[in-house]
Amino acid sequence: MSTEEQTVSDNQLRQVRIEKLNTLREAGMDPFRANASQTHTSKEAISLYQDELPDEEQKTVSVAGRIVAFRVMGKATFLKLFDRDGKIQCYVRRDEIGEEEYARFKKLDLGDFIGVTGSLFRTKSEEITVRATSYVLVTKTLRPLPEKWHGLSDEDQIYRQRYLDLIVNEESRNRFALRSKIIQEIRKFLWQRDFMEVETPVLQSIPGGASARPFNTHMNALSCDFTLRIALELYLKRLLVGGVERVFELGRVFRNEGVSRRHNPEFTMLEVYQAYTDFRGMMELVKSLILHLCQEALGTTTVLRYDGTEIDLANGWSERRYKDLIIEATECPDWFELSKEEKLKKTTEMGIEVDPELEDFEVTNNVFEKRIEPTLIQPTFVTHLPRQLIPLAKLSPEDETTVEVFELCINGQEIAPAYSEQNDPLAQRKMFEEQAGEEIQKVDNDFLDALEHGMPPSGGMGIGIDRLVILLTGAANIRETILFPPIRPTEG
RNA sequence: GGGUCGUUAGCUCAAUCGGUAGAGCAGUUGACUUUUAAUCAAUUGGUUCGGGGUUCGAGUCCCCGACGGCCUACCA
Repeated sequence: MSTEEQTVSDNQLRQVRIEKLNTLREAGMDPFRANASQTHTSKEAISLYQDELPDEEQKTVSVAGRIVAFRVMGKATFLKLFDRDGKIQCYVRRDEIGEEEYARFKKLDLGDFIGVTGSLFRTKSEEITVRATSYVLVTKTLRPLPEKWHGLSDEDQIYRQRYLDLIVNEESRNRFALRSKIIQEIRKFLWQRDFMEVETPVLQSIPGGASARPFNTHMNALSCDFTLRIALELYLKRLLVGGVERVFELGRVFRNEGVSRRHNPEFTMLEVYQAYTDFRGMMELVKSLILHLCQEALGTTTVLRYDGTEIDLANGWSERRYKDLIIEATECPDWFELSKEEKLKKTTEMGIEVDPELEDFEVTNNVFEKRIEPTLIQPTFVTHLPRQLIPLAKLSPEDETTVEVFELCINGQEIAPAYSEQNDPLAQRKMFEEQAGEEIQKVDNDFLDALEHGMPPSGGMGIGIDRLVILLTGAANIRETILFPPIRPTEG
């Protein structure tokens, strides 16, 4: 037992509870029982109450949970139990459970887990309550709960001790329940459309499908270095080659880059690939998917941003070309005829800082990321992006400087990119080699070999699940959607 | 990485110009058999994030460090 790091006061609170625990043991009781009876959850129990029946004929239930409120009023006590469905009030009277039991009962602490058996009734103030005929201590707690009214607000502690946040902050609890529901409904939606869910390697020797710095690790058995995957794309496309015509993976990817309100080094990605369709097919798919989530998980098609702005996910959709957006934002109709130097001059005039070493198309993309993306609050498909930005997509037949892709932007951030996937192995190889020339990046020859065996024409799409959850839950921050975000370890 | 703000009791927060570290909740003791942040009375609890400095005197001023928030940078 390590007590040395705790303060004196903390130890006192803890010591009192340890003494209570010892007293129970001496009386022959187990303060950490192996099981408890829970015939109904709080919500189920409350729904069983029947207004037309007198108290004597109401149902008997056994509920179990953590004590989150405890009001002793002499010979009777009201308490609130907290379980997975919510809270339920219980009423315990000395004359109903016995004098000796009641004396022990009064020594319970906030935070302890108990089971209560009794029948339902409605109190004077109309709250449906379990009138205890018996109770049992299930698990004794040694540490106090955070303050009952203000809860827990220290952000550091919320992340380090998320369990406390979940106990006392209902908003947080609901957000994670909704995240779970969203993921469940994504699977349902894709299963209904005959997609197969797969799992591909997290440990990869050549991280591909995106351009990001990877995390490095080492595999002893093969005695070689691996990286954690930065995208799912290249393995899922191998499956298209293998005849899996509809495939998706929902999994964690890792990028060894900055942390911000919108970025977390490990995040959850959905990638979907469908043969015999293109990016237009993906447009229909992603729109239907988001509407499905609205209906099945949210129960509404309008969501509120943390700042109160309304987003209309049913009727707000539009489609814009990348070039048109750039020309509008720069108020410069001949933007794409300008030299790089002229573009740099313009961006400086617009107050956008751009590294002059960047390529021409990157300067333009800075305008997109800094001046356009943040303004795309309502769902917008941005199409016809420059080919250099996306090496894994097919060229647009009508304008070969652009590719057949969209980036779906909602809430001022990119939610889902989708492509008509490049399946010309020679064009793909050329693109990779050009890239590898510029950056220190290895060409995934194994993937190119696969393409040479033939990949059917396909549409592919990716969704950053964490950002989708930010959108649908109105969270202010990506960390509000991640149960245990990375934090610096405390010393010792 | 840079800028900036912050760290006081288990939790939420005060503390005037540099002058005795406080409140509410939780805990402890007592009263109370329909309470709702129960109420009433009494009471315990502090390395003021750590280290150094200035000063008769530092939670408060200065320096260094740790941790965190926000902004920013990096990031297909």
